Amino acid sequence: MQELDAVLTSLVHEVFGRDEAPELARPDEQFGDYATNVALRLAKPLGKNPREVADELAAKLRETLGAKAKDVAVAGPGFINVTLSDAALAAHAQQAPNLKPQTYQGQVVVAEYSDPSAFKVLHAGHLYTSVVGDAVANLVEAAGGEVHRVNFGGDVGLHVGKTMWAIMQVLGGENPDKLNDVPQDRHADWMAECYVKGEQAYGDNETAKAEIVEINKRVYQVHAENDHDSPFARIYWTCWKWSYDYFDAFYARIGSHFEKYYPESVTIPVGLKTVREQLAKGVYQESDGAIVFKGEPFGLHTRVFINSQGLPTYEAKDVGLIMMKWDEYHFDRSIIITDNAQAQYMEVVVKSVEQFAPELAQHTTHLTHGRVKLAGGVKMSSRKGNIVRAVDVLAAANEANKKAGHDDEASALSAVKYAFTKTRIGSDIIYDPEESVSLEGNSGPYLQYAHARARSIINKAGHAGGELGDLDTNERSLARKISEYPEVIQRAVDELMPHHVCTYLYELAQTFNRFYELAKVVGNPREATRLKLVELYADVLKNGLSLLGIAAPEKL
RNA sequence: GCGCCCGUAGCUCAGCGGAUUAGAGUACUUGGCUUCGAACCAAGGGGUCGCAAGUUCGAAUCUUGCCGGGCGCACCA
Repeated sequence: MQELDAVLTSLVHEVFGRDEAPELARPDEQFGDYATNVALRLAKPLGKNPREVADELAAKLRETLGAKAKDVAVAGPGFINVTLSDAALAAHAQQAPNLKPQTYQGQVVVAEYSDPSAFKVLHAGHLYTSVVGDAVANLVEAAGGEVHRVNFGGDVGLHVGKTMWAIMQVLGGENPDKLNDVPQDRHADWMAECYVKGEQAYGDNETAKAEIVEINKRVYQVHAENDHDSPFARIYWTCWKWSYDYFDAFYARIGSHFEKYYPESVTIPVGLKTVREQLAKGVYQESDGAIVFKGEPFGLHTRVFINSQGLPTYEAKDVGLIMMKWDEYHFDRSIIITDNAQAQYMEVVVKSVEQFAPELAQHTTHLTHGRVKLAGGVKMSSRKGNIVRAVDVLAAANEANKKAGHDDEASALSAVKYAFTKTRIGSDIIYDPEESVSLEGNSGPYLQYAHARARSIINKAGHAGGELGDLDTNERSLARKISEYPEVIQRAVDELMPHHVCTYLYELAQTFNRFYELAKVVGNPREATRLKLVELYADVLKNGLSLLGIAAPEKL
């Protein structure tokens, strides 16, 4: 709570002459609404007994807060527990659903995530990173940021060479017209199968490998020469289009919206130019015919940015991307979300950029997450490349949902989104389809149900709730929990960690259920107050879920 | 070998700029619907917070060292 925070800060300054930022915590309900341990922190530098410090501060706090506090108590080794008056708590709760952090107010933020490779299949990780990325972007947006959601991806590179090689095997050479034989609804799968063939050939067959390397170079040439007419280029661009159509369809399906794609082919010229310029200035260096950045002086490792054939690696493409994002948005913050396998790689890239454009590097945040594993394992098909595809995860969710008697993709998708966002970003997650669609326990569908149930009470009442005033014990518990919402969002924004929202929403629902269990709303002598609480509760649920990209229908 | 991340209840996870009694979900046991949507609620069992030291009045949380797992370390993305 901002007000309490400010009061405490100034009291600490006034009474003890120290500029200590007091931390306000939400303690166990029995201890009060807020707790702070400043006294314990202050005791040592002041050379005083923590209880004494706490007593002194508590007395001042009591005096300052006046009627706003019902109780200011010192407990344990020197905690100060504050219990707000009902009126103060009520006021706080009433503005909770719409109170938003201002952290990114007036700032331009570029959020880059998902990053699929053209000519390849979307796997489970793309689904995960898209869901998490959306949630992070939503948080920043809620905190006032002007968010631009962008998507990077490899439409050139060895993987394209592999797919193109296999495509031409299947077409019997450079026969773009034969692509017409591939049915529209098979485009994506057909290319995925080609990639697997190319990948296998690259590993097993020296001749094929040499051909793929050659094809890879030709793809770069197609871009360099802006070739759209040669048979080879026509195959490439047709399949390129198929890939991006496939991505668009997928994002539409999961409700992700990107402002733009940055295919690597467009970042390459900028990347090459930048790296070469900075090679001249000594940021990058030549080594064995390649152009590298030596990370060792910074405690990092060396990476190749332009290989000895003169082709840009992922590193140079990423440098180009960073420069382009800066040119186009002049961002205050650039957030890049990827698998954590890229953590150290990205450190090197950003460190290299920091050498010639420190402000870009300083305004870049790399958020990394783990991998998705399916609970109980999945049957993998080598024909499909030994990976769990994004559609496989959605299919598993849909299947589990059907088994539970709910046959609609929207609810299955909500289940997946919640399951993906409810754990802290960083570690691998284990996705259990059945648990995710379950209406019991900490799941997306459960919260949707909780919301619908609250709306149903509101509908039954047929009128709006009144203003909150005095509160009985259960009402107070619910109001207290509702009042936490802005603090939770603030924390989620500060840490860029959407799981805090999930944890909170579930706790809130539990608090509500206790409230709901103990006394009726409609027809209760305290109906006006209770109904208002139901409204606030439903609004918080709806707003919180929307941050996670999950809809809150009125009815299920 | 070096570097990064991770190890909390049977399982899945919160808690981690130290602090009031380590929490949820799930699974298991029990009780509660003629009552606003019981998809819920109440109660119970279940934890050497990987191990060991250190810092501290106080450590799941900070430091160091082990052990275990994941990932990364030059021309892939």
